[in-house]
Amino acid sequence: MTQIQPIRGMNDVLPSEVWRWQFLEATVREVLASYGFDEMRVPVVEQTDLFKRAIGEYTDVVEKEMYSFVDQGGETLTLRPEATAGMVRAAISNGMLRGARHKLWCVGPMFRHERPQKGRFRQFHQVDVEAIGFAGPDIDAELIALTSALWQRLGVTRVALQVNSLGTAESRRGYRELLVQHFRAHYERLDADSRRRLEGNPLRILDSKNPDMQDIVASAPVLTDHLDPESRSHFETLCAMLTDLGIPYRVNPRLVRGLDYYSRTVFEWVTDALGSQDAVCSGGRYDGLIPQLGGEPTPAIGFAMGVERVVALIELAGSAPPPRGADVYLVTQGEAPLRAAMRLADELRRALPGRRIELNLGGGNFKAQFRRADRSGAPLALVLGEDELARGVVQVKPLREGAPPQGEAPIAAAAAAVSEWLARLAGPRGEGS
RNA sequence: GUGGGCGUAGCUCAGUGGUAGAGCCCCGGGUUGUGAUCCCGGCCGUCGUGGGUUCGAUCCCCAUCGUCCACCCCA
Repeated sequence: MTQIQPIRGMNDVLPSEVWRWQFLEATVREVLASYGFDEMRVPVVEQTDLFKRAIGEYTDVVEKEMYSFVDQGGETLTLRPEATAGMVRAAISNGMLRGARHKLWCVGPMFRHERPQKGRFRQFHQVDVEAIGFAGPDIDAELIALTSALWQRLGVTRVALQVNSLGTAESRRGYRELLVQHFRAHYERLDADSRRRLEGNPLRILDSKNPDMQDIVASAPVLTDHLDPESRSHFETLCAMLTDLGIPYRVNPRLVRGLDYYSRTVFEWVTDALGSQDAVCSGGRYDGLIPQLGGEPTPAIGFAMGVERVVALIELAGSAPPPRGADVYLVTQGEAPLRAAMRLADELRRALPGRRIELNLGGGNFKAQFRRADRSGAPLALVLGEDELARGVVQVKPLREGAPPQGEAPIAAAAAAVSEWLARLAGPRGEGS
């Protein structure tokens, strides 16, 4: 029988690493709540047209990276490649606009059919945050402040903030023409990628990593010099607020996002610790998107954070509190003691909420059971054999170094005894609860 | 989609043109009932898959799949 293969680029998160995810999720939940954001849950599948209209027909994501299929009813559906489109669709579908303001977030899997590499997967996870109904720039600043607070709480340090303004759709159109003129003048020196982009998305040429292109790129007109006056003052206010908040940033005039819906403020947190996939969290304002999806015109801004990438940074920093092992491990021998230990374990779990009580299952001699007890991380083992059962007691054996010698407690008073022992063992090191 | 590296035990990896090893893990013993150290023993392999060269291939060649990294793009 040949084994079933996992899907390329779709990873299992094993117990040995899932605790870092839990640390991230718990921290995110707490920080977002402290800024007044509410969680919302939306489907992982939407009509394909939603993404085409939101992200843009001619983006890489839509052109070649979507997991699309026709369902049994004949509808063309797509596994979401990003979250904003679905969140906005949900706001519209549920009549949440009407001039109201919403601060929303969600977390979950996204899907893009790309070639996997370091920090890039076909199923990956994002924390997605959206502020709908705010024209900014105050909300822009608060959103960025929120991300900055997140890094602090997560213990992530190797990240740097870049900001830029794309202006309005109209002002960008004018700039785009200037840019095309500039690159056409140097057409023979453009590389193949850049020539292709000249038609589709000339702004992306500014992002080129090709060293031969750097002087052409450097001499190109700069987006921030061609902003409309309103976008300019919006951006200046944002920058001033970031300075007020003490958040270091760099204006990167070449920061262009890959999705069509952005306008004005865009930002990106990048890291030098993750190889070539350096974007850890990025987003921007999308004032034009909602009417495009059939909602009434409503300004909005959002960002997405790559969970796998941030988890990698958390691992590097060693900032997640390691998982706690067992508190108590019950060792038994013989059927009657096992059955008594089962009842005792249940009683301990009831009496000591939050404690991790493990009963040795699957037999094994004492040596094996103590080995398992040791590896469970428990500071305390309880031993219940024929002997003890007959006398109505359990042996209480501390397992960690420097511990007091083994003792004994009546089964009937085991919960109180365990509680006391655990407190005593934790005491000198100031641990426990 | 393009390019390069790598596929040998559950894990980390040695190795040779004559069909394979170590450490860890797991199990048992040394202590008829006391772990983490130590000692002894045991379990574990279609050498990724298919084809070719050869008397003989895990090793050489081709293809294929998987994986990693990079390009592209992005979180």
